[in-house]
Parts: sequence; C-alpha cells; structure tokens
Amino acid sequence: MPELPEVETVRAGVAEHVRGCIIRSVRVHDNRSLRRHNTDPEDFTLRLAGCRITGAHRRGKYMWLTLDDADGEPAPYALVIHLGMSGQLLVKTNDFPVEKHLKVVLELSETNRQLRFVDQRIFGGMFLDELVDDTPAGQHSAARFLVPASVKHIARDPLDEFFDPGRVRTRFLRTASGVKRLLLDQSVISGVGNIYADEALWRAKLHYDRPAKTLSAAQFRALMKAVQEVMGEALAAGGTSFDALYVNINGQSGYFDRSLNAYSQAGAPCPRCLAAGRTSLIVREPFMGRSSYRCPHCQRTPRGAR
DNA sequence: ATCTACACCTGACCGC
DNA sequence: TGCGGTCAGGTGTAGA
Repeated sequence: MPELPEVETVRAGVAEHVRGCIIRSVRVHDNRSLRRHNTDPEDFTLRLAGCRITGAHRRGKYMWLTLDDADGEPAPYALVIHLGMSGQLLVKTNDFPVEKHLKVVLELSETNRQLRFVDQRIFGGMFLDELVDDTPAGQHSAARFLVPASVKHIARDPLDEFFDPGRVRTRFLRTASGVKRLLLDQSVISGVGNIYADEALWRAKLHYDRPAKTLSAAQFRALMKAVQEVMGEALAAGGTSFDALYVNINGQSGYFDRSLNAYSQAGAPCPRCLAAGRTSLIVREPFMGRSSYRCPHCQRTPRGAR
C-alpha cells in the first residue's frame, strides 16, 4: 500500500519518537511477519532485545533501524521493515487497545510506549539483516553508506541525494519494456508504486506502455521531474490514503488523495483537458495484472504498444 | 540475462 | 443474509 512518501512519513515519525530508546523485549504474535526468521523467531527476539535504536533510514519503500547492541557498540545488523501493502508502524502506549492485526511488539525501556507492527495482509514484514557497504562511486566510505544486504539491489530513490537520473536513463535505453514497467522496477528507480507512477505519467503526458527507449531526452527529463514533484507534494501532504489502512505513526492518514489527477479517477474528467475547455474522461485499463489510469486524450496509445 | 506470471494474505464491496 | 467474484497502493522468485 504505502509508496515512498508514506514510508518517509513513517520513517520520520520513528526517528522523532523512538530514536534513542532501548528495546526491552520483543513479542511476536505472527511468525509470518518475520520473513526470513519465520522458522526461528527466537533468533529475532534474542538479537533485538537490549539494543538501542540509533537511527531510522530509508531507501525507496524499505526502511531500517540501526542499532547499538547491549554493550553500546554499533550492531553489524539492522532491523529492516517493509510495510508491503497493508503494514503500519505505530507508537502506542502500553495500555492502548491491541489492534486486530498486530503482528510484532517492541517494548521500549524507560517509557510506557511500544513500537507496534500491524499488518492485515502480511505482504509486509520485518527481519534482521547484515549491514553492507554501499558507498557511491567517487565518495568516501562512511557509516551513512551502510545498507542492509537485502536493500542493496534497490535503486536510489528520487528524494535521495545520490539519485542519478543518468543511470535511470541508461536503463530506459536498453530495454524494450514500456515506461510504467520501468517506473515500477525498484532496481531502476525506487519508491514509485502504482499510484505515483500513474500520476507522474499523467503529468508528463505519457502512455504507460510507451516504449521507454523511445522517450526523447526532454520527455525523460519531464518524466523524472514529474516523479519528483508528485512525490514531493505527496510527502508535504503526509502521503496518500484511501481508507483507514494507511496511517502515519500517530494513526493519522494523509491528504494527498484529494490531489490525484488520474489514479482512481476512472470516469472523472481529466483536469487538464477540462481547463482547456475539453471533456475527456479518465479510463481504467488492466496492466501488469493491476489497474492503470490515464487520460485518453493527453496520454495517447503509442504506435507499437498493445 | 531478461522478463513475465504468480504466490503470498485478508477484507471490503458489489451483484445476485 | 449469504455466496461468489473482483479489487486493493508490493515484492521475491520460479520458470519461460
């Protein structure tokens, strides 16, 4: 469910509310949420208990918490968290009623609060993972270039200071795939999901199946700009939410859904066409086993596409 | 090496 | 009221 702006909202909330806290104990209510530890939840629990949370980091839709071990030394591993489609990370007081889909609870020391992982569909999950070096070429190695091994294949996201549009362009040029497929490929550009892919394509006036390699340099720049703008605006609004499933760390949902131009707008007039005195209705079409939304007038079906 | 299809889950909603 | 079908914002991986 959450895309980059939602995950960043949650990451910032975690950094603000639980950084510095010591994890007193861990309770796992559903082993399936532990991903790779699901056959050995004790390993997860034992290694995490007693650690201090020293930071909250993110790349694309992956988030991880860095830790100091019980001796105060930086742990060589981090707690990786992915919210999947329905995951929530909440900070609650101990006495707050248990959520229906509560999966994992981290009890925080010297406070009456807990970090709770709630996940209805179990598409999300958390696990401990070794930190590895991921220093960008030309940079000096530093602690801030450590990432969990399982996150290393994820491309830098559009809000990352080392985001490199040139690398994205290279990938665009050497594939026969359509542009939306590339936007959703987290190893090409990360953080983009179905909502913001459709919104960025609408802004850039591109059809989802336009072969990526046929974009002009100007069209590619316009698309990258659209992706960065739509994510920046969504982040400023606290993310997108259609229902109660997505909430930030306090349990509040974002407002960006009021600003959607294409996504979920099937049957509604395209705002850009409307402003030009034309009526063109947004259509929903199946693509990659899910839905794509576009304006049939400003996002014309390309020749050579399906 | 690429790329596609599917599995992994639960729940809301709609038409009958 | 219940039943079956459809839909949902993601990702790892098996197999083509």
